[in-house]
Amino acid sequence: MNFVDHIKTFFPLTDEAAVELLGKSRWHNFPRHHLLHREGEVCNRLWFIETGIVRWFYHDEDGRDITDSFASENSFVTAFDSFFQRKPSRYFIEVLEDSTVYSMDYSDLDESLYKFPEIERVSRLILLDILEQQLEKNSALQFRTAEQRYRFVIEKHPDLLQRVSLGNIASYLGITQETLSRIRSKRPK
Amino acid sequence: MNFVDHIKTFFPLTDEAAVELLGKSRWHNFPRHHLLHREGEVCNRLWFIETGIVRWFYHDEDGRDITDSFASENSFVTAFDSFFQRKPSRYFIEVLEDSTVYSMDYSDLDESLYKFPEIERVSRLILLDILEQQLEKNSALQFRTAEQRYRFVIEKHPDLLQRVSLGNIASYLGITQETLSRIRSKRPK
DNA sequence: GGCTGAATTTGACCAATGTCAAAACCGGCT
DNA sequence: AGCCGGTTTTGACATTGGTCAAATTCAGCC
Repeated sequence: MNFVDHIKTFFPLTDEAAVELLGKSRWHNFPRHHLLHREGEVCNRLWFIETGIVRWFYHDEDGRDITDSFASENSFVTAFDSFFQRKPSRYFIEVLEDSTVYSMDYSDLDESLYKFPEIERVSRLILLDILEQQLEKNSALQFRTAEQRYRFVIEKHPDLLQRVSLGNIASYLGITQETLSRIRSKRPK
Repeated sequence: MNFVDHIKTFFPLTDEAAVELLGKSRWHNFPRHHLLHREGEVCNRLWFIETGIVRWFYHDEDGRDITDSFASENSFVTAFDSFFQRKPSRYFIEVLEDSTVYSMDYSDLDESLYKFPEIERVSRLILLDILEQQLEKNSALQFRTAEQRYRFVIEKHPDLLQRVSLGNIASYLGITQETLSRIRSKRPK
């Protein structure tokens, strides 16, 4: 599904706006391990994942690679700490499977936001959705044991277990790979 | 400072939009401990804190009171999991000091969003700001020791230490009050 | 200026989880 | 089939931070 069709599933986009957006976007095919974005750079692209999965990660003070979150089919992806505010990002964005994505440049999107108030509105809705996921993740980690965190993944993001390495999932949950492994061996499956 | 003046510090609001927003807002004075919003209800108000400080909290499965975050002067406050999506919230919002706030009803804001694209744009900017705070908090907690978490507060939100009980801060950081107390006694101040 | 309840600190103990190192497993490639 | 690198598991051990209970401090109030 392309991103305009996806938007239409939750917002009645006019044809003019749809044409505007499609005209300014491009389609890409990226291999596993490709980096969509690097730490320290201002992110100039907004992506939409048609097929595949990506992760945001950053390097903490001790140089550890820490996964912040994942996104897959029908998600908008960018460095949210960078793209809109035009400042360097702390995040990397990595493609974890061979993926097909649409992209749009910041300047093109910015233009469209001015031309079409409805696009502004769609952006707000998308941001809200992302904010809510962050809130949910926050409460899944805060004050939770390793096992409770793991159950969060099983319940809310079971597909991750099939598609992403356990090392990445452990880091996403803020626990070590070893701890995750031990939890999994206790309650099989 | 009222919220229109605050918006003008980062966005050139037209006079028409300013009049629209002010006309639809009300001013309140709330005492310490007052609840702006309760879990389970659909949140119908957006607030703006002129003076004072509030906290979001929720009850987890074990009934513990867990602080998600704080907001003080010049912040927009609402149940972000509820207000825009019109569904019941998991959060309470509590006033922690006698506070003065502006409020606006959902239906009024919604109307204004349709009438003034620039208000839509301002909303997006505000949401971005909130999203970024959440991202920052996430990485301050994920994989961090209790002491590193405490330093996050000292560095990024030092005013909290003066204004909020240590119990609330500990819960915000995902550690127990006892642990926080021990950390503070080690490195005095 | 002591009384009361809330907030904070302290102590003893212990369970959960991290660390480091070594093994086992797995998938792709030759 | 056998090898290689990367991933996952397992083991032994150290440490952090949680729990529960009691002591202390503090603030507001009569």
